[in-house]
Amino acid sequence: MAVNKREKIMDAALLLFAERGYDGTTVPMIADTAVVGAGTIYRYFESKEALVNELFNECVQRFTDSVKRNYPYSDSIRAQFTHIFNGMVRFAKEDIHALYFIDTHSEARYLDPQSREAFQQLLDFFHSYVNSGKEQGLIRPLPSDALIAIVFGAFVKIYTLIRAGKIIETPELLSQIEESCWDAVRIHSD
Amino acid sequence: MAVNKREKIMDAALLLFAERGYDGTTVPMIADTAVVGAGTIYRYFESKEALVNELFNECVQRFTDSVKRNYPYSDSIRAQFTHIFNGMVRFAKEDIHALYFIDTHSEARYLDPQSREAFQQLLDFFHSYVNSGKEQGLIRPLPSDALIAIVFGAFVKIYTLIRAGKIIETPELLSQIEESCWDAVRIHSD
Amino acid sequence: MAVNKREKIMDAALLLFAERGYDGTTVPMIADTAVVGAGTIYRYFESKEALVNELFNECVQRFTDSVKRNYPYSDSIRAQFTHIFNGMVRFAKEDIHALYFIDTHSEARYLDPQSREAFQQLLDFFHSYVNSGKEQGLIRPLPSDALIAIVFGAFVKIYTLIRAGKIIETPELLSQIEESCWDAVRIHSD
Amino acid sequence: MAVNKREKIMDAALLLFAERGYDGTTVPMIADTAVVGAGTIYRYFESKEALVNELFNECVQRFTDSVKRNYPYSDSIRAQFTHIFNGMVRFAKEDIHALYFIDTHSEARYLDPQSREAFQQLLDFFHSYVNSGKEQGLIRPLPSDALIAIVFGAFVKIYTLIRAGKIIETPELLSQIEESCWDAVRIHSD
DNA sequence: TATGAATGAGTGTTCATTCAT
DNA sequence: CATGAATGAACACTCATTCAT
Repeated sequence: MAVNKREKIMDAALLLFAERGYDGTTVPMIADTAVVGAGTIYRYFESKEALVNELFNECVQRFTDSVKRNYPYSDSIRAQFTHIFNGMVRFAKEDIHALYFIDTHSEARYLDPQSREAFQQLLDFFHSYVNSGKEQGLIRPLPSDALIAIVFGAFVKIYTLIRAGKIIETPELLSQIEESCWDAVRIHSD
Repeated sequence: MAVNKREKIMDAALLLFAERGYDGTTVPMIADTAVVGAGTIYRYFESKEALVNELFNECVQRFTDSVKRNYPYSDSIRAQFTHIFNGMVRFAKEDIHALYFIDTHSEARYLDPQSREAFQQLLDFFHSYVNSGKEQGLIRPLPSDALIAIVFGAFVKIYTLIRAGKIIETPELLSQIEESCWDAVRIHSD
Repeated sequence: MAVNKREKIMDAALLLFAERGYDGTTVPMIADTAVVGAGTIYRYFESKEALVNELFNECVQRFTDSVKRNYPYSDSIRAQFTHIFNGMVRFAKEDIHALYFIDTHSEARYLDPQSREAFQQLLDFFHSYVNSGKEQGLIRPLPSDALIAIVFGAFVKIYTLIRAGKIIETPELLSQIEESCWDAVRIHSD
Repeated sequence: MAVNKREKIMDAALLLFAERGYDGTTVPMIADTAVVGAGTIYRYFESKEALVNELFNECVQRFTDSVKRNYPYSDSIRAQFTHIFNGMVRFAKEDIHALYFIDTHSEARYLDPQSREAFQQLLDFFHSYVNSGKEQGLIRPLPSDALIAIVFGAFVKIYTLIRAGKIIETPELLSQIEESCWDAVRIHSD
C-alpha cells in the first residue's frame, strides 16, 4: 500500500470521501482507516478542507496525466477518442475510487480556486478535443459542454457499476462501451 | 411557493440536499430556507433521515410516473425511447433539483428498504425496456445495467449543466441529445 | 374519575410526577394522560411549575386534613399515634400516588414559598405531637426532626412497596407496622 | 478533589443527581461542575444514561462492601444489626450524597439490568439477615421487604436531615437511632 | 372555552481542531 | 515526529409555552 503516513492518509481519505462524501466522513474515521492518530493528519494537512483540496488536485492531475500521456496529436479524431477513453479506463483501474471521488466532488462548495482551476484545465483539454472534432465535421454540432457531459456522465456511471461489482470489466465490454460513447458524439453518415 | 408547511419543508430540503448533499445540510438550514421553526420540521417528519427518505420516495415516484404515464406499449422501441426520454425531460423541467437529488442519493447509506425498493422499481422498468429492445435486435447486446447507466449518466450530467445555466435547454438541443443517447445504445446497421 | 378538566389534569400530573418525577414528565405527557389538549393545561395553570406547586399544596393539604381530622387532643400519646398513623394510611389509600409524590418533591428547587410553608405546617403538627410525647416521657429524647424522619421514612417506603404490589396491604399488616413504628420512637420501659 | 477526569465527572454527576435528580441535571451542568468540557464526558461515558448506570453500580457496590466488610457471621443477630448499621453509617459518612442518590434512583426507568441486579444483590443480603433473625424469633414476623423498608426508609431520611444540616451527626445520636431502628424490627419480650 | 400547530431556547451528543506529552 | 485526550461550537432533536382558530 502506501509507504508513508501522508499517502496512507490520502488513500484513506479518498476511499472514505468516495464512499460517504466529504461531509459524511469525519477526521477520526480517516485517522482510523489510515491507522494513524487523529492529530497526525494535522501535521500533513492544515485542515479537513485543505486535505480534500489536495486530494482533489492530485486526483485530477493524475486523471489529466492519464488522458494526456502520449496523446496522438496527429492521429485521427477517432484514434484520439480511443486514446482518451483508454486513458480514462487506465485511471479508473489504477484507483477505483478516484474517478468517483472527482465526479462527486467537482462542484463542491469547499473546493478552492486552485482545485477548480485544475478541473477546468481537464475540461479545457476535452473542449479542445471536441472542438477539433466538430471542426472536422466528425463530432455532432452540440455545445462542447454537452458532448463532454454525455461521455463523462456515461463513463462515470459505468465505472460506478464496475466498482459496485454489478458489471464485470472485460476488454470486450470496455471496447463496446467505447463504441457506444463514440456513437453518442459522432456524426452518423447514414 | 408551497401552500402548506409540509411542502415548504420538502421543497427546502430538496433544494438543499441537491445543492449540498444530505450530510452537508443541517436541519436549521432547512428550517431557515422553509421559513419555519426548527421544531416544526419534527411535527411532519420523525427525523432528518425520515425526511430524506420520504423525499426520495416521493421524487422517485414522480420520476417513475413521468416516465410511465401513457407509455406506448405497442409502439416501436424507438418511439418508446422517445417517450421515456420525454418523460425524463418533463420530470427534470418540473423540478430542476429532483433529478440531481435522486442521482446523488440513490446509493446513500441512510436510505431505508422502501426507498431502495422504489428506486429498484424504476430500474426494473428501464430493464424491461432495454431487454425488449435487445430481443428485437435494436439495442446493443451489452448488460442492461450498463446501457441504462450510459443513458441515465449522460442525461443527469446534461441536466446538471442546464441547472447550472451552462447550457440552455431548447427543444432542438433536447432533440439532438435524445438522438445522441439513442445512438449510444442502438445497434448501428452500417 | 375526575369530573372536570382541571381535576383530570391534576390527576394525570400527580400520577406522572409520582412515577417519573417532575423533570421526567413533559407537559404533552400530562395532556395525553388527562386526555386534553396541551394548550388546555395553560388555561388552568400558569406554567408547569405553577401546576406542580398547586398539586403539591393540594396534596399536602389533604394529607394534613387526613391526619388532623377528629384529632383526639385529650387522648393518650399512644392513641394519638394510632390516630395519626390511621390518618396517613387513609390518605395513602385514597390516592396511592399522592404520598410518594409529596415525599419525592418536598425538597424540590421549584417549590414556591407557599408550598414550603404548607409542608412546614404539616411538619409543625408532627413536631408538636412529638414534643408533647417527649415531655410526657413516652417518646425518646431524640431531635424531633429525627423522630419524624424515622416514622415518615419508614411509612413512605412501606407504601412504596404496597404501590409496587410487593407487599399486600391488610389490616393485620398495617397494625403490625404501626406497632413497629411506635416501638421505634417510644421509650421502652424494659 | 478527584485526581483524574473520570473521577471528577463521576463526583460531579453524583452531587448533581443527588441534588436535582437525573432528569433535572443537564450534561453541561455536570461538565461545569466537574470543570471539564462537555465533550470530555463522552470520552469516558457512552451517554448520560451510561453514566448514571455506572455511577449507580459503583455506589451500590461500595454500599454493599461497606455493609458486608468483616461481617460477623457467627455473632448474634443484635451484633449483626449493629455491624450493618455501622456499615451504612460509614458509607453515608464517606460520601454524603451517595446514599441519597441510591435511594432516589433505585427504581428509575433508565437503570439497566446490571444496575438492577447489583441493587437486588444488596437487598438479598438484607433479606438473608432478616430471615435469619425471624427464624431465631428475634425479628418480627413481618414480610422481609417490609422490615427492610422500615429500617432503610428511616435511615435514609435521617441522613437526608444530616446532609441538609438539620440535625448534627454525633456518635450518641447515631447510637440512639440504631436503637430506635432495632426496636422497630425486633420482637419485644414485654 | 379548548385546541394543537408552531416556535426557539435548551437538551444530549458529535467532531474538527489543538496541544501537552 | 506522532499521538490521543481535551475542547466547545455546532449538530439533531425535544419541549414548555403561545396563539390563531
